[in-house]
Amino acid sequence: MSRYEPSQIEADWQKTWDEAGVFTARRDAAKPKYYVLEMFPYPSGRIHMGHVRNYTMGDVVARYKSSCGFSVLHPMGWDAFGMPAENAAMEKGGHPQDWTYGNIKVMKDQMKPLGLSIDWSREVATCHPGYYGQQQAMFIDMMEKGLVYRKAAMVNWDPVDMTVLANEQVIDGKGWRSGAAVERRELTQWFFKISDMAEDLLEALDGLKDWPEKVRLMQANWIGKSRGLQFAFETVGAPEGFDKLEVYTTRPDTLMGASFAGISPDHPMAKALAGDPAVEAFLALCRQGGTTAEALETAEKIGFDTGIRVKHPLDPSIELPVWIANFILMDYGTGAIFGCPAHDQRDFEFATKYSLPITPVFVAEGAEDAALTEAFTPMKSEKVRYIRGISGEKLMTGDEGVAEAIALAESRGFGQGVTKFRLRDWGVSRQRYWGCPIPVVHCPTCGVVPERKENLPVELPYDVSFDNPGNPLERHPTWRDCTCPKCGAAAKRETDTMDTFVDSSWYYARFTAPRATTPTVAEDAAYWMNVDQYIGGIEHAILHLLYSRFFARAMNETGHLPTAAREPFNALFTQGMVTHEIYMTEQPLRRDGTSKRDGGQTYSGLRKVYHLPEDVDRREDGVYLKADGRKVEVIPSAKMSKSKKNVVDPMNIIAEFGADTARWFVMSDSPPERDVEWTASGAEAAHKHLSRVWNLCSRIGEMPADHQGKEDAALLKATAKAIDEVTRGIETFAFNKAIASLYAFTNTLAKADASTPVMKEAIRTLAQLMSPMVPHIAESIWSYQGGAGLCAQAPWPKADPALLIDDTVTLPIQINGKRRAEIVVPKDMPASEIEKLALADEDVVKFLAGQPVKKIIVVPGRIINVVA
RNA sequence: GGCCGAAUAGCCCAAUGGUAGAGGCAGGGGUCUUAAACACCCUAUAGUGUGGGUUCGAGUCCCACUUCGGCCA
Repeated sequence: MSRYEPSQIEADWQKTWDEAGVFTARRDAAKPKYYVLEMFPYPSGRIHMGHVRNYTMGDVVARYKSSCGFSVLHPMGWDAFGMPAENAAMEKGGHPQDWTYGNIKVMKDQMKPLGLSIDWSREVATCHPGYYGQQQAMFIDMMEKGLVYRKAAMVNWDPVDMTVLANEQVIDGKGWRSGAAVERRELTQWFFKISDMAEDLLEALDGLKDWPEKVRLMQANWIGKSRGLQFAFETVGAPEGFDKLEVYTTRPDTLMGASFAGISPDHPMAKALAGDPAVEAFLALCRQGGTTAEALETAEKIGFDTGIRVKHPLDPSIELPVWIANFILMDYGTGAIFGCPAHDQRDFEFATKYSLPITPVFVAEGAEDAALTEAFTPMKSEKVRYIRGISGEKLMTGDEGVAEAIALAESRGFGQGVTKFRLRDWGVSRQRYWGCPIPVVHCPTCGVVPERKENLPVELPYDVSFDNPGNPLERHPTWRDCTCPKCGAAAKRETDTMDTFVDSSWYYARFTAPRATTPTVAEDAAYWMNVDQYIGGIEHAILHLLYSRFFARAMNETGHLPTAAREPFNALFTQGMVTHEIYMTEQPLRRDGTSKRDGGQTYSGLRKVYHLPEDVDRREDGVYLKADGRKVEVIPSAKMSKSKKNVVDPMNIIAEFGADTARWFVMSDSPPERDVEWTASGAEAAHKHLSRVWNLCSRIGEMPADHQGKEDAALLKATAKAIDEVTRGIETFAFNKAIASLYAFTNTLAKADASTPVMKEAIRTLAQLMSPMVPHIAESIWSYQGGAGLCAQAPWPKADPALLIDDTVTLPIQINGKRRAEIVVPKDMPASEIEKLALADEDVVKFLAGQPVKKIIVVPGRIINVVA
């Protein structure tokens, strides 16, 4: 066996696997199936270490399950629509489609050398008409089932570029290109009725036993079920048709602390008042700023007193002013609230600003009624003393207070208890080009009509220009022109495209039949679904996973997925990030020659300069720049990012050490759910280890066939132990522990004096156990040591249970909890015998020094504790 | 502010309530070498963030606190 040359063997084995079609997924009724999926990448341009870690984890599982006799589906695709492609087109010219397909080619070429066991014949790209056409078909099916609707909603409007902006394009309230202050504007948009399924999406979380608790919790909080009271204020002096004002509150127990009523600027009553120039001016002011919750939250709270009054439901003699307030959202609850400044921080700030009364309803247990400097907002589960409760003075929890208030409102008939969800319907309209066109037609006579399925896909036109802002689909000379699918008259296409989260909400289902002329094929979906193991980043814990869960349900209701697949991911694993140290120097800001007003001094600030890991040298006393030897400040590890330059290009690592080294490193040390720090020394260590295994394989290969060793039994035991530990490590996603066992087994094997056949058997087993992590070197060792067929297709080794149990055990003896002695006993010696032996032990007798033994605890196979 | 998670040797990390060390990095010593690098062999080091509690026995369970990270406001 020659030297370890990864570049040589890796390319060769990849070719061999390819030609043998080892990773092609096949429906096989005789085998159990296993579907392992990693979150598919956005084709940004190049792969990074995070991809390597994510896909290696999936690959370990896929290869392991395949060895265990499963028919494995392990596909890969591209989340290929989205704004970066359009931004690139606007900034550098070119076309989003060319940019995207170019990136896909580069990234695929970079992924191939990793040796992943991916069935590339199932590759999909969401920007391909073959994919998004089926998505359009499902959209139409969902329209028929009432899961899709249109309504007016707010968008970020750039008044200079005259275009809609995505939330990410609003930076500090300004348009990212024009720099103009962003306004909120109402536009009719498409929505998925995810709120209809809120209850189901929440309750089904309990069944997701193999999901991280953390993710289930985040989803539950996002769905945000709450019990509250909905009631109507009687209004005084309101415009025609507004004699009632419906409000919703989760704290009806604080009703006696109400000091005003507030309505959203988008509330119908606010709009009805807009004839008044003062109101109109205020509403215009509210429209400034973006639509994100964060933007609304951080914006200064402003209000306008309408002069309208409402009567307090519990005491009609009290009249409260009605204010229009910018912090009230139209799409939560009824768009109207009652303000209780004493127990809501936003209301408190608002009341302070506009000098409205602040009346506490309850105080902390044992506290007195005193003026507040901020809102008092204890947990609802906490007991408080009500001083102005609806039933007078009382000590009880907030939850009890709320229940009491709802009961009272219902018995008096002025309101009713209502369950509401924080989860709002999913707005999917995007006024952009590079997305899946919404397949509907606007007909002057028939209105909004879905496109006929035989006319799908509604393809994106290629000849568009990005010279002007806005949606190129609107400006295209002919694309919008069509005929009404219903009446045949001239009509116009919808120009909105779908949110890219739609594309990624069903790709897992498409992989089961990626070339079908329907979204899915019943038999394939029935065989392959669900995804048995889904792996991806925690950053998708909420939106992507929630939307996917919704979509699986919607696809079930439209007949595209079986009922068993309504919850599409059986097990979820969220992996940590790959991090790296940051290297920084500080340099004086360049002088620009101009002097400052204050005395002609030039600005003497420092500017931070970051350096790539390959541009620095690590010496004993620190880190220095290779170029000029200056000392570099080392900032603790953080997620690899281009702006901090703490990135290591996987391609460089593969070129230097090979893919197996990169794979081995990202799986070792840190538990997979935690971040792993990439270090140059760690990567070298991984490579050295693989070389050692290679050399060990050579040595064993050159052993004389008739060599007789003395440690055959011990090596057989060690082999069984390694099989057991590695198997359990992989099964439980403890890849770091599996790798630690492999290090230990390698060390044992290297030192073992065993007979040639036993040594050969051991190294073949080592190769197999390593193969999920480092498949190429494993394959080389397997073939060199005469393994049958391909290592990738060999059945997973089984440990002989008899070899896992030792004949004798060493039991430590504790006296009063401190370890004092140990004895060696046969493994099945009864406890009573062990007790006798322990008490007779020389050291024990010495330590007891004649004290009487009060109690003796024998934990079989573990420990003996003598209490004196 | 609320919720969740983490804290073990210089560093990354192991340890079903039962001998704190499996493994890796760095460090020290040695073999090989004219010498060094490589390779190989051997190896020191912590009592588990702090303070309480439960237990025969706590890194592990409970309570409080500190620091760091994540999510939500």
